[in-house]
Amino acid sequence: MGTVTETMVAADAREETRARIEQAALDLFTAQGFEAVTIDEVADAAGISRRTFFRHCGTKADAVWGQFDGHVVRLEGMLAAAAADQPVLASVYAAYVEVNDYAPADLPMLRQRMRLILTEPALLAHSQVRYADVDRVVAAHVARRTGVAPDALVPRLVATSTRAAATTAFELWLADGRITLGTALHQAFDELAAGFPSLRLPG
Amino acid sequence: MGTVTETMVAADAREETRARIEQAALDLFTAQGFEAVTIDEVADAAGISRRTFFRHCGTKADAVWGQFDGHVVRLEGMLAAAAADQPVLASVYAAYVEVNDYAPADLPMLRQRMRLILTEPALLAHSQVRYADVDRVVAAHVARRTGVAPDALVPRLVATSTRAAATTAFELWLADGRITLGTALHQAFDELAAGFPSLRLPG
DNA sequence: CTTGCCGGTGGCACTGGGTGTCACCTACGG
DNA sequence: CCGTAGGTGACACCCAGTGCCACCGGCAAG
Repeated sequence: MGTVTETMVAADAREETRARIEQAALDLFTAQGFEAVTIDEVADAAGISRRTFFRHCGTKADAVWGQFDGHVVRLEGMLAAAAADQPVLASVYAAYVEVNDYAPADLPMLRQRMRLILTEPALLAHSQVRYADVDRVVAAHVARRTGVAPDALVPRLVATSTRAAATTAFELWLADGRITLGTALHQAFDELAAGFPSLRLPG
Repeated sequence: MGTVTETMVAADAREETRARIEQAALDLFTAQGFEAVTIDEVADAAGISRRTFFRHCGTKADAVWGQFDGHVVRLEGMLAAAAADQPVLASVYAAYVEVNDYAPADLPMLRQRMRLILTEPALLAHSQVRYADVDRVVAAHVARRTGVAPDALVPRLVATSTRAAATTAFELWLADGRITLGTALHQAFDELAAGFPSLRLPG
């Protein structure tokens, strides 16, 4: 089915196949749960063989994460291009906002992805591996700006805690439904950068 | 071999077997890498069957994590017992320090465990699942203190970023060798609580 | 038109983690 | 002496992931 006859370079066809696999996987995982769906079922739904699934996605989890590598690369580019006189935390915040500035049409699929990632234990576990790449990029940026080693305390801490802020913003956005992703990121980074001012209010 | 003939309640014997399995696993993983060692090899080294390994440890990763559940429970207890007039961040910091106050004799094994957890991708991934429990406990504490819902922004953010600070401290302690775990935790929490003051210095 | 290369594909066998089931054995109370 | 309960080992099974090979399509060179 779906013999894509349009003029299409190999890379495009490959991308299209991968997108079809990912969509089939997302739908099945959302409907039945990540663990309950086998690769054979995803492959069947996508109209390909089990072996081809692995060639395109590499891992069951990768079918959900999709092109996350691209996000990391873009994040790296934004940090490298940040104005030199901008405060470090502000540049990290701006990069996170920009890399997560999705078109409205992409939001439903993003919700689907993130709900799975934050809900399914196996995917949550896999996230740590992906986030490690993000942390390396951010830590390198902070290290460059502050003139210390990338594996020193402050670069590492800034990287992990800003990423914590970003994922917390995602959780909030996912759970609430009314709040914007940008708003959630703004609130989270404000709290973090100011040392949690709301904890100092009379509680 | 090793017929443990001493008077020993069932629970104690079970604990002793589990400790033997964990030690064998840690040694093999350290020597050859986590992925390169099969469960059969661990089971052989521990003098038990493959099936028994799973009955005691549940998962390959659990053999490395050991009794982490106990840490979470103790952390929860410390947070519940924290003085009511203590600032929230201070109580979280104190709980993290206390729960990680290991006896000097336990430090080598802790190093072995943490090096594996922070180095091996599969174990790093698994850590996210364990940390989720920690985050729930800390977020509940913050929520109780501030009078907001546990899934609101500030409790979640405090939980994830303090945990980020703790793991960063662990990384520092592991990499340096001279710095104390307590010192690393102190530095990380200081930076976090003050909103990263060292970033405001002329860089 | 034929030949040879090449990328995507499917099939197959294999490894390895994890689970369910059953039989056995051993310790313990009646 | 018997019955039970918990730990154990052996076996069969499922599923993710990998390596290998054979096939088929297009495409360029001869």
